[in-house]
Amino acid sequence: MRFGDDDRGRRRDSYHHGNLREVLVEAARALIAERGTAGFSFAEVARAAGVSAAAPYRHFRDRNALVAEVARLGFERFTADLDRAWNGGRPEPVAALENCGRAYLAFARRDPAAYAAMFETGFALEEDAALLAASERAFAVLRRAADAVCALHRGPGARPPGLMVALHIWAMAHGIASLFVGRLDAARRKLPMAPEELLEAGVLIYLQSLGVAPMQPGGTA
Amino acid sequence: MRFGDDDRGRRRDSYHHGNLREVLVEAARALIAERGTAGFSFAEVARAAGVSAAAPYRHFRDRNALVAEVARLGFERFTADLDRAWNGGRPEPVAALENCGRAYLAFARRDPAAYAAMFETGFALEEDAALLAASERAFAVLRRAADAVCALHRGPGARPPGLMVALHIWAMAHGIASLFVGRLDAARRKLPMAPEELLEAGVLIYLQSLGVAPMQPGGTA
DNA sequence: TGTACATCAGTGAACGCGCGTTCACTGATGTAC
DNA sequence: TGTACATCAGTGAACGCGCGTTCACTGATGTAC
Repeated sequence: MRFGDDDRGRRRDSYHHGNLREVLVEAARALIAERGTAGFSFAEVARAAGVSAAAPYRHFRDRNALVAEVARLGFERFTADLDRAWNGGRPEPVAALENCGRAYLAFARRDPAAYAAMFETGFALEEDAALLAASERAFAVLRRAADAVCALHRGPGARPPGLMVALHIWAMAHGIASLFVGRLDAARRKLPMAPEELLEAGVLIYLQSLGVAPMQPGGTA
Repeated sequence: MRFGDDDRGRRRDSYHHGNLREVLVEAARALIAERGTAGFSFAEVARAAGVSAAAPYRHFRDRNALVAEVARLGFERFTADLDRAWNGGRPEPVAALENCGRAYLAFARRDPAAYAAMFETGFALEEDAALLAASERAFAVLRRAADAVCALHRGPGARPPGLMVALHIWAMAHGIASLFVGRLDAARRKLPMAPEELLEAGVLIYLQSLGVAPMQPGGTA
């Protein structure tokens, strides 16, 4: 590695790095993807960023704070993905909710490092207000979707509570993601069908029982 | 700590430990419960077991092998718990399946260290035949239960496939356990109801849609 | 536009520490006869 | 029952290493005037 280049060969154009914070987060993501949330040291992240071992202290209190930042940024992107998938419930709430399910699994697949940082580290959400808020924004998307879907309720029985429905769907999505879409594909359990199909089927079966089903053009199913 | 005693104050009655292997596994469980699957060193386990740092090498190749053993033993107990809860489907399959759900969450609550070792470590199940087999035995209990419940199917439509039902229920149970019954209760997300109730409701809603419901004495629901 | 100065974000050397691992060893146990 | 011997499961000293963290420092940048 030439002095003045970082680990990706980009020129470090000055003594000051300019965007070291972002580079550190990125390096941490790569290391988490490779070895898990606990599989590397603070010094190693610095090395990967092409910077001295002392430099990260200017940006993060310790390794944990760095991982928490990976998680926080993960929640931001996650929220955006879910929101885009939900798309205001268009064209139709149940279909849009299924899109959220696909987005959920897609996120776990595309960014397993962030997913692990968000859900598989032991640290308490409560201790990091920004992280907690970010995770709540993500859940809020699901909650809103569940409410809209519940509003489709027809037939006998009371309208199902949106919070409960959101929690059930979140749990199923998270269960499938963490059992079958893990960090290394090869390291995960075998499935007779794609995780996406499994989740879609599960959600449909569940919603059907609540008296909610996809609206057909001109029908209440 | 007196020489000759281990960390629990039990007398080491000879130069040879006698059951060091078990003691190491137990110490690892305690450390995992306290700090997570990655939060301690091999040397620390030895110290906790009251033994020199070299001693564990007589029993485990490395730290990973020790954690894998915690997981394997966890699966054994988990399987036994699920089997006891299922109780051959008595008195009634749906109720017995709900008991399995409660047993699932109870396990995660009572033995969070084993649960973390079983489900939250990155290592590949495929690399450890004994561990893989143990995890398959656990799933087999759920699979058997799902098959029995599916056999209750009445009404229109085809009988639901047992494998799919088992996977859905496993995913929901695992999702709820890992989101809401985590390692430290205080460190987990708030819930408006007990995880057990949430899971029970979810499973009932799901099964209802499949044309399966608890058999009443003398009725088909 | 030029200069002085405060602030920021890096460096690199230094430290003590605990870890993983190896090794020759030794005390205890089990077995053959 | 007693003795010799092989095997087993520990010890503890040693090693090199990388880590976390601190520190005085320095080069670059931004701002006041």
